[in-house]
Amino acid sequence: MIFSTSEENYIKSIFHLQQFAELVNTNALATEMNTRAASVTDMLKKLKTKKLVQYEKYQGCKLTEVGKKVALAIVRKHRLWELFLVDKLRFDWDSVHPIAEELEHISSEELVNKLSDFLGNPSFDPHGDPIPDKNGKIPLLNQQCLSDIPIKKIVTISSVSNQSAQMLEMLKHYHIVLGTQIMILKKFEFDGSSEIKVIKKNVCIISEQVTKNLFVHDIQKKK
Amino acid sequence: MIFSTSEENYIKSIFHLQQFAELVNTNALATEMNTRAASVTDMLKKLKTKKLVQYEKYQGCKLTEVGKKVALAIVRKHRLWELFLVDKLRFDWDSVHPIAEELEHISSEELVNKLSDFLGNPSFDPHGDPIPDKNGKIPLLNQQCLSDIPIKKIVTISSVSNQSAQMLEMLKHYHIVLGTQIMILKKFEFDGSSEIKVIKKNVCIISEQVTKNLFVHDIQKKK
DNA sequence: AATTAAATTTAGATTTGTCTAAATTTAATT
DNA sequence: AATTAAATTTAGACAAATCTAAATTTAATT
Repeated sequence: MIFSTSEENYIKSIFHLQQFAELVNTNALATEMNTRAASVTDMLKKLKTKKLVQYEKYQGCKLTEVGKKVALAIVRKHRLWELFLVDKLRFDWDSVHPIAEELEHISSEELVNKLSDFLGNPSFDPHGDPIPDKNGKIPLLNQQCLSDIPIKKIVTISSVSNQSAQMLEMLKHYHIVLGTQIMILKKFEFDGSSEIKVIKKNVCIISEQVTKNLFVHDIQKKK
Repeated sequence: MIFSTSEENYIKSIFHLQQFAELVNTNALATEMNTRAASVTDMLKKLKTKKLVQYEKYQGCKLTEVGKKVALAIVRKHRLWELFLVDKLRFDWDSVHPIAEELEHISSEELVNKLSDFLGNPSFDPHGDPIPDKNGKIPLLNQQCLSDIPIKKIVTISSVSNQSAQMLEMLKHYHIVLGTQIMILKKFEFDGSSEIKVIKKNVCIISEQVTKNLFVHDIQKKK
């Protein structure tokens, strides 16, 4: 079955929002997709007839099993393309998202699989996010939120949950990329901010908002 | 300026048909694009207001200078992606066209240029067609049509003008790919067909139609 | 030159995805 | 429980790209 770019974007957004709530409500989707609630309602009706979402008037929606498969296929494509752009074409990791948003809608399944082979069937993208395999299986990585890590412990950055351009730009400024090793020197009760040592490099102060969006794991990460 | 996929496809088709005639008429475009004459008329009006084509009612159309630049940019993308698919992802050269048709509409200019760098800024695609550079300049190759080549002369296949799936499949069957060296053993007056020796391999008979669509150059081709 | 045929355009309809504004339903608060 | 507020849906409109069928223009032929 083939889907329009628009349908795919809705599915992807619902998949994303389902991480935070069992049911995704119309307004949240409208905000996420930068559109109006009325448009969302229209699309949800359509996705329902295609059996991609469960949806009852006024009750919000969630993906069906089929919908989830479709979402995972799109996520897979997105992340593989991001990795390709960074590793092969030498893009900066903070600039590949919008291009991958286009590439992820190229339909050929053979293309995705050959791309994956070409990249060595990787498990994580340049932001540290896991890449679902052919069957939609997501590799696991035992990671913790930086805000839950005690001071003086060396950890490795493994993913960034808020991937806004602003956030990525800021991390870049502090020389914090995937795989970077850091240590919390001090936590300030006052505003939740933390003093961070970027191993072998600089020291910086980052806000609580940032620590909540950075995920880390113990020392060496294996891909 | 940004164009829709549909607009880009029209521009590309007009560019293609302009090789054969000064003015491209509506029906020819409709056939090429697999659509109806009425739809073509609608689009031509639109492309005219965008100054991409010159068009007068009932008189056919041709690309403006700007239109040509746009067309060359699309051709560049298409051919770079084809080369990527064949050289890097290991697709067969006769199966990449439909995928490149999708990839050519990805907009990022930076992407195209980095892709070109990654591929070593090549001048020819897997079908032997020249790849326009950043500025739309097309590399030349002094090639001749196979039907104009005398017998007993060894030449190298450099491009295929009719790239229908059927044609490509047939060439593949005879082990004729880009760079293949061949020699005409005999030409039959009766039907224009030719007996061909594929150097170091098989002998085969190909029709006049095929010889008219194969282009060759002397012995060794340099890329 | 008149007639016929072919090519092209117009007019009006359709589909997809979107929108605004009004109506309806659900949730929150007095 | 009644009222207000927030969320959601409906109704109707719009733009892009397409289509069919009818009208028009150009080209070809008698």
